[in-house]
Amino acid sequence: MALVSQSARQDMPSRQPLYAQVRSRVIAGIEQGEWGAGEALPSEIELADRFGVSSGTVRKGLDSLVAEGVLVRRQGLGTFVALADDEWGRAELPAGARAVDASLELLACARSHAGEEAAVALGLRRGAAVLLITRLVRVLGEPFALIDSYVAADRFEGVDARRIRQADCKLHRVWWREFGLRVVAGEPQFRAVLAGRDESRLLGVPADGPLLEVARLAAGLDGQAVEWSVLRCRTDRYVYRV
Amino acid sequence: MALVSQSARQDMPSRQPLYAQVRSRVIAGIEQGEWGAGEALPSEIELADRFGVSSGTVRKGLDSLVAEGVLVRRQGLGTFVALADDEWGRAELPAGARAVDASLELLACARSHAGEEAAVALGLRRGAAVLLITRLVRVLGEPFALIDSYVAADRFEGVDARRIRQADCKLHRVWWREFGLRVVAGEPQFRAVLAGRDESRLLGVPADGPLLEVARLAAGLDGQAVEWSVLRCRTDRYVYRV
DNA sequence: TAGTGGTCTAGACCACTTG
DNA sequence: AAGTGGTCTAGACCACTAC
Repeated sequence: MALVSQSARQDMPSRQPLYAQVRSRVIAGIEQGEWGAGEALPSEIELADRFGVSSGTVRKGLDSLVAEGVLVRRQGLGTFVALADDEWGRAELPAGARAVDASLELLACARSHAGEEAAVALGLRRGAAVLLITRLVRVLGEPFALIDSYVAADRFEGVDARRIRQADCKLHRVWWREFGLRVVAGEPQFRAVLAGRDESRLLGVPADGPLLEVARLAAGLDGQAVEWSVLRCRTDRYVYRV
Repeated sequence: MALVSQSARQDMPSRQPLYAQVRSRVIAGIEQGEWGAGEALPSEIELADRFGVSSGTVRKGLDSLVAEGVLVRRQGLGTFVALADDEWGRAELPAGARAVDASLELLACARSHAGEEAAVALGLRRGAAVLLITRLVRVLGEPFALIDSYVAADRFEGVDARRIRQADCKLHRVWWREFGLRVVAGEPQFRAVLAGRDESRLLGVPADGPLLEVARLAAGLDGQAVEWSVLRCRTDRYVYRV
């Protein structure tokens, strides 16, 4: 099926450019499982043909998804759906660390109530039922960060510790595998805080030592808020880079 | 003068794409003062004509400079050289603050010796002569951050407190006005640190309170390292966003 | 109305990868 | 050799701004 024709588009007051429609259709294809993680999309020429636009327009439509890390282009080979593993990876690690050196451990997964920040970020009312998932990040076996993640409880029924561990404690894998939801991380916000008792114990830093707090909202590719996460990490041995 | 011709480019083993050459020539034009801050570039069609490439290639060449904030496009009007004021602005302010609410105060400008980090970042040997410029950022009159900036001393002869104050304490203005050097900020690195005595006093936070440290390297548009800056800010009332 | 950027086309050729 | 993405062209028309 071709995209909206030129003449039809004239009538729509708030039409999207064709390349934005290409983007949307590719996203839809990914979320509906037409192309799985690591799989190749049809060639740009074939997509152009399928969508009824020129190849240049397809290219421009894919550009933004490549920039977001959803797609990966390999010259001479094709365009591939990025592996979900790469998606958060860097955000959870200090500068220079390799993903292979890191491990995630699930500490808790329980129902809770949305605090001020989480409620605002997720578009819920204050005190709404949320799922609070706490994980510990280790780098080369050494504790590096704690991550508190909040999602709306009613949207992710059935998520429990077992399912999270099945996905190697990678939440974006859970959202994708079980709910067909591809998310990308939004702009991080930074704070410096002091380590509390629990953080001190779990991260192996002195109480009242400085911790870097990185909070970010993960949204679906269509922009809907999905997951609010707050990471607290030590930066005495590592530097954090976005 | 046209860019390198197709046939000539064949012979060059490591040739750049035409759009990259367009970018370079526009940068050169800006740095040589052909188009000043706030001024309009020639239209894309005229640039295409002047550079001997198609308008699509000019457009692609300008895209990256627009993305970096060096140029600003206004539909129906033209493409303009961004005002230098916008360049760092956001990096020095907490989330939500408007540039108009902020003020910069010069605390010190003195010769010093490059520490480990600054030397590596600037590509100098350890202990090399540098200029250390310390400034205080206020938001709505209230102290928010301290910025230590390091530049190679021999490269910026004649920079002193007077000249910096003349540029409203904005260093990128100094580099541009007096040295024809346009810089863009690189990727920030984050740390959490504890406030020392001076920082505590100047920022009005408790000693041993948490501070967010944001270090970044500013480079010329051609990629050469220019300025290494380390910002330490309080995040008790503000959140920092990149 | 004239000039600008924004979008889009229908090709071309090149660089790269795999068989 | 065949197929892919990467670059580039020479136009076209639209949306917006200013005069």
